[in-house]
Amino acid sequence: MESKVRVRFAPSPTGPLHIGGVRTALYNYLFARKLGGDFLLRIEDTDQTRFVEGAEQYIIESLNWLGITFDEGVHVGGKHAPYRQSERKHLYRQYADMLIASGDAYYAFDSSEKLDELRKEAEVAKKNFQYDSLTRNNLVNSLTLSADETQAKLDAGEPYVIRFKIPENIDVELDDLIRGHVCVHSTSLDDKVLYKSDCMPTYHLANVVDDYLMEITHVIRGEEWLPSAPLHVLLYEKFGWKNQMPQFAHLPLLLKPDGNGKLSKRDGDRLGFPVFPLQWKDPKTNEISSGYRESGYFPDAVVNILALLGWNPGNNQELLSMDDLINLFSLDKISKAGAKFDLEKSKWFNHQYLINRADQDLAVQLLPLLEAQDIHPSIDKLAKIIGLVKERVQFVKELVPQTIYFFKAPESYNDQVIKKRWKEDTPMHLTQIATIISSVQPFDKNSAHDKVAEYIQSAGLNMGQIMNCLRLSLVGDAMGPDLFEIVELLGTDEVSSRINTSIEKISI
RNA sequence: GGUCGGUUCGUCUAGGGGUUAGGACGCCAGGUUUUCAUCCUGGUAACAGGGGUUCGAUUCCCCUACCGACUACCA
Repeated sequence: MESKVRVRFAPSPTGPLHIGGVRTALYNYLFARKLGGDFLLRIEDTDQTRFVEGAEQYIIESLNWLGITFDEGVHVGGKHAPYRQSERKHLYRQYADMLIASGDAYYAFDSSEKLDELRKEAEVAKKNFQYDSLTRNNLVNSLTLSADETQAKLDAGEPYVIRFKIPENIDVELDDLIRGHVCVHSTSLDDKVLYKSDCMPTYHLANVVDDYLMEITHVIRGEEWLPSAPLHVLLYEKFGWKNQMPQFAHLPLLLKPDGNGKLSKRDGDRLGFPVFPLQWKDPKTNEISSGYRESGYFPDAVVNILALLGWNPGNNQELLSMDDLINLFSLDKISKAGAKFDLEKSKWFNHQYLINRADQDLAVQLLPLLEAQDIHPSIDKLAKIIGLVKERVQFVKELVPQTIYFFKAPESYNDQVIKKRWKEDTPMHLTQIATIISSVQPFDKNSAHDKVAEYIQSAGLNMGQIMNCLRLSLVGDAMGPDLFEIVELLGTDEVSSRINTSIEKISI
């Protein structure tokens, strides 16, 4: 029987998760849900020097906001707990020792300073220093030292690392679910550190060990890991886990929209759009980076946008709910080339999600923004107004200027419109129209419209001319929904009052 | 520099030995609307270059160019 699919998202808590990481999490999630598998959240905090306070919580909150849920993980527990690598520290040493015992790893005593020096020298000579089969024989390690010498150093408490001994002269092959067959010759690989002098594993050891112990079947991660994938394949082999080795899928990168390189956390707000799901305040510098949530994006819109950056459903459908995505997801529809984020299109997506949201929901979100301006409408009335105007905005916050004139008379009038439409006899006609509107009892927007139109015609006026002036009086600008909808919501008294005010204030 | 990966409209992408190379966003034009927005119609715009293979290449192969990732006791 084919074993159950198990995938993981394994971020480092070194800061806020950026949208590239979010997309990796999303693809893992979709893959797991599609195949009825398990999805795990594992925190890879083996580098104590890069630990950032609050980052783990941020990651969990972000994914939670987006509706990406886990079956096991640091925040929900599970049969493979703990899910934080720092809490699994005691597990890793025995695996490093296994490799030493089999001759596939060795102790290395060279100081970081010494290695840096060698790297610099190589750089000057326009070469690349690598700790590998060529250089390890000239360095201080258990391969060049006698067993007694090595033991003496160990006993004396000298700092050391454990390095993987890359086999010489072989082809390392892997079949990536996205890239296809990839082959690397082992001489281009270096003897990576597996176990650090601070008694913590490096990514390579911890990742492979944990994926094995947690019975991970598919490793879906960013393309930046492709170069170290051969090392991981070798590790599975040397541990004797070849048959349990997960399948790899290396995702294309998310690129900076303005040119070169992969999108990074450092890009912050430089590009005019958030790179983080949630706003992030750096605990050290107090610097604030904007987030999609705070910028007014809907979580399902963000999921939709990200899902389509590097994947397509196989048809022309672009508006996809999480359920749609789960249904349609498959790894073979993932593209190989990196994708640039498109700000304009992401706004369009948000607009689509906004107009499909219920007016009541939008009213609840808009209410606090209006209350901040001392406007306190009922949710029902607000919802009705939103129904009239929502298709003209992309974000909830943009609804403020689109709805505020229903509650507050304009304080200024658009000069351009005045110049274009306001004539000497306009005040007289508007006064007449105010009277006509008031005379419609009980008020009915259709008959009000008919009567006003009748007046305009009989006075020999141009419809657009005078209606725009009326709009200017009521709204302050040449925008907004049907004028008689506005009149109905304002009430005839308010309409008369606004007309009078505009006549007083506008002079030509 | 080395290793690996990539390259279809400005952007996200579909396609794949014979297509008018399709869609979406954006942009432009027209229509609708008393205005703005929406909406509708139309338009703009792409197979990186050179060699093969083939009757035929954007599609397969090779080379070049360009882009990117990696090259830490970071992940």
